[in-house]
Amino acid sequence: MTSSQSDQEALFTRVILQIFQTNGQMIAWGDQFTHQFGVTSARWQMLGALFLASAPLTAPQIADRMGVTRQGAQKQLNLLLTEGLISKKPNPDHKRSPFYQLTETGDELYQQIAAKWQKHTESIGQEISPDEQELVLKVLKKIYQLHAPNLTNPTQGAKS
Amino acid sequence: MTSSQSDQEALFTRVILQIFQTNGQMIAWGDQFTHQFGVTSARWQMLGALFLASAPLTAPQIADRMGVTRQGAQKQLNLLLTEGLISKKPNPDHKRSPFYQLTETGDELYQQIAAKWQKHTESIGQEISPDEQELVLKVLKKIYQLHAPNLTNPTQGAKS
DNA sequence: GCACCATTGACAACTGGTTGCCAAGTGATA
DNA sequence: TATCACTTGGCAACCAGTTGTCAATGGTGC
Repeated sequence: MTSSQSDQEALFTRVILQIFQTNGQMIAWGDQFTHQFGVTSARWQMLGALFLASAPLTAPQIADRMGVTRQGAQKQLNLLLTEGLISKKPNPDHKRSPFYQLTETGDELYQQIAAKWQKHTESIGQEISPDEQELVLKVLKKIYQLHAPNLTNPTQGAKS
Repeated sequence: MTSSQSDQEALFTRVILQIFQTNGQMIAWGDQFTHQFGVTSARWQMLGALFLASAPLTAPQIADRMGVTRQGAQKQLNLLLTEGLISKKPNPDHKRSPFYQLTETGDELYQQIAAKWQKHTESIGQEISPDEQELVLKVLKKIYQLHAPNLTNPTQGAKS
């Protein structure tokens, strides 16, 4: 054990700080990327959630998919409504909680953005191999799970 | 080339979304982790920047190191001042821009947090290998660089 | 049918970040 | 020395998210 645990400490710390930095960079990049389409990163993600859904969704459902609170999702939904990119549709099962769906305008806009985004991802694919991407995905998921609030920390010895 | 580029697209998209998710998780975890010490994640990072600096720093210097704007850093610094965790020190070279340094209280607090953080990183080191961490670090840095605003996109042919 | 509890939307307050603007301090230069 | 550009702090406004509270809706059990 020549490599001490304090090396590990510095390494993992650097990984976390790099996640913060890259996250911030991607949000900034996304804001600029979507600016030409007249939306923000947050609205783009929201449109994506609706586009990819096979059926119209309620606000809490969208919030769940995006990993934000229902209030946070609602805020963006209300803004997208006023911008005419999405529309409400009555929910027969819940008078207070309508479905939301893309309007024709919203659908066209999202597809425009998606086309340009795909071009970008193709260029990234030439810089970072699928194997590397898969590994990053796996490790990030593990970090995520190791810090999930409802999970008993396995290192504290509470393995039942 | 059986694996088409649309596979790449989905893969990189998933990587980005996973960065967002893990980033959010780590901030939430950090807020809870630091709560017992009476600070937030943001203040903890700020204390760390001051602790690791060999000399006292001015607000813009701290902002640079943390990758935030000087106004953002200033906001936290002013709060840490009122909490007595840091103190101003006159800057002979700049009347308006004092140095900031940890108070004794701030230093003790940071070291307490650091000790507990190190325990945590050691436990993480048993779950994720150094090789994996190094690779994640490398790929995240690459993603960061590929989205740097001032950098000409290398995939557009500007490989010098 | 009514009481109770969970879900939902609206609203307010807060955190942590941003940008923009203004005034004061600093330094270079004509 | 006077001016001009840059840096810096302070303030306001904003974005995107959070929590908390309240009222209305929906479902369940008695």
